[in-house]
Amino acid sequence: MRLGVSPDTFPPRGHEAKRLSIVDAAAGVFCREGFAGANIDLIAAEAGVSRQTVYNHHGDKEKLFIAVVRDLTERCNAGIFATIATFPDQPGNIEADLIGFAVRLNQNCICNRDGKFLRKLIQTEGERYPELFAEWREQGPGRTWPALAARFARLAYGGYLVIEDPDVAARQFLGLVNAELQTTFMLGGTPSESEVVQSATNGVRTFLRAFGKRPAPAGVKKQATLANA
Amino acid sequence: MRLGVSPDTFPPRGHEAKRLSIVDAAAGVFCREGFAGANIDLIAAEAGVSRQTVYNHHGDKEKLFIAVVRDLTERCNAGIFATIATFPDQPGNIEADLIGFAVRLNQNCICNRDGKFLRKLIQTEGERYPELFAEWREQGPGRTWPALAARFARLAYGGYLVIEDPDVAARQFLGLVNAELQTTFMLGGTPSESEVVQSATNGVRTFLRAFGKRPAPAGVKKQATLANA
DNA sequence: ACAAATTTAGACAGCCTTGTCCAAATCGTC
DNA sequence: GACGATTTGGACAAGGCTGTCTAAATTTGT
Repeated sequence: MRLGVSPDTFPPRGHEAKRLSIVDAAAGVFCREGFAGANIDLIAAEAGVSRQTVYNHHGDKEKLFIAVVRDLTERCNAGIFATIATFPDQPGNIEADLIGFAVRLNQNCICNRDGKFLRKLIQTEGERYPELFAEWREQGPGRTWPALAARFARLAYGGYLVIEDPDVAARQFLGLVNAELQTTFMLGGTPSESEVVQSATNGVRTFLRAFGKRPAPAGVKKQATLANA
Repeated sequence: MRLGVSPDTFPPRGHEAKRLSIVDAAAGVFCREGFAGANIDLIAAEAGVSRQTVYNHHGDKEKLFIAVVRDLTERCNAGIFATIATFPDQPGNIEADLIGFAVRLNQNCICNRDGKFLRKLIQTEGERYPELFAEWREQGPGRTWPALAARFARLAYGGYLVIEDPDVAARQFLGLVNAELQTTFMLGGTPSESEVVQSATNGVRTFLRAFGKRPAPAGVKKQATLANA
């Protein structure tokens, strides 16, 4: 829709550019101050436009807020699907490949600007706009989680993992690779890259202890290969 | 301090009662509306007192907010420690016992009113009061996570689990048993009891696949006992 | 029942915010 | 260079909120 083809009856190119910069600035201010605390003058200033222009483009504060959430949802979803497309379907080294995937997911979708903002807006104002966030839920987790589960199912079918319920496994994968980042997320912080890698590494190792095929067929002491840390 | 002994020079009994009802009402309003959107008149109305009484007790809006967060932190911490005290140190049936513990933790500390409110306030306003929430971090996760890790270490020492790093295991335990509740939490909802049990059951099963001692000493097909769901 | 402390209701000033209006300035295009 | 659309800045009304003040009503302890 946004990336559609040449709407030739388009107003000046700067028009759309301003719309974008307003939505961007608004996202930041809504996140920092909350809906009630967000100040249109401040949004206009941060967007580098006049207050009147904000009203020209978006009508009122509530419509602007809705535009912000829709924009973020759209961008985040695109990012998540692009990242899921890099899922290792035929891993050479399943541990390393899953860790790489988890790190990409975190860095490109969860810890980046859009991801942080969308998450915070959902947490903060989710109850105020039930239908808007129901829409997010359908378009977001409702579509991305099954997509991820399908990838894990394929990995199981290929003999790389032993999984009964791919949906549960997918959710637990996310829970595990983010287990060490919860406190940072809570406070709105951005984990350092090494924290992300650390959490992903620990998470994937545990995930594979639960769902991975045992490397040694039989006889060998089972935990010995892992427990020598 | 609050639970100290007999402050005999205490004003009327209703004084402290009113203070409590104000803080309680304020917690609800701050959560629903955010700090900026919270209305002192509304808080007073919900607390069943006059606006002036709110100011008499707490000075101004910011002090009231701080009192709310401190109160919630204190109560939640108490609840978490009380629940950790029920950790199964010598489990008869480790799966059932850990599931029970996870359910208690969720119901008594995370899904209850105080837990929901504290979580939302931290997410919403954490960046606005760095020192206040740093305090929460020290008193909360900083104390409860190690306490939980110590219990898991004891379980490993007792031969019930195989764990290298108890801190990591504790965080992953929490991540796993809450894996299926994330979306609900995001939107501020309260999961039903069956959802909590379901998530805890799946989480504990996976946790034990990763860290549990294999039930059959040797020879038997390893996943067979678990994979027949 | 009395005295002290607390609570209440209402009014009030000061401030901030939203959303509108308008004339002048600017921009993009032909 | 000229024209039309867009943007700008400033003024403006209407409304909401915080925090203070006061005198009257109520509660509490003795």
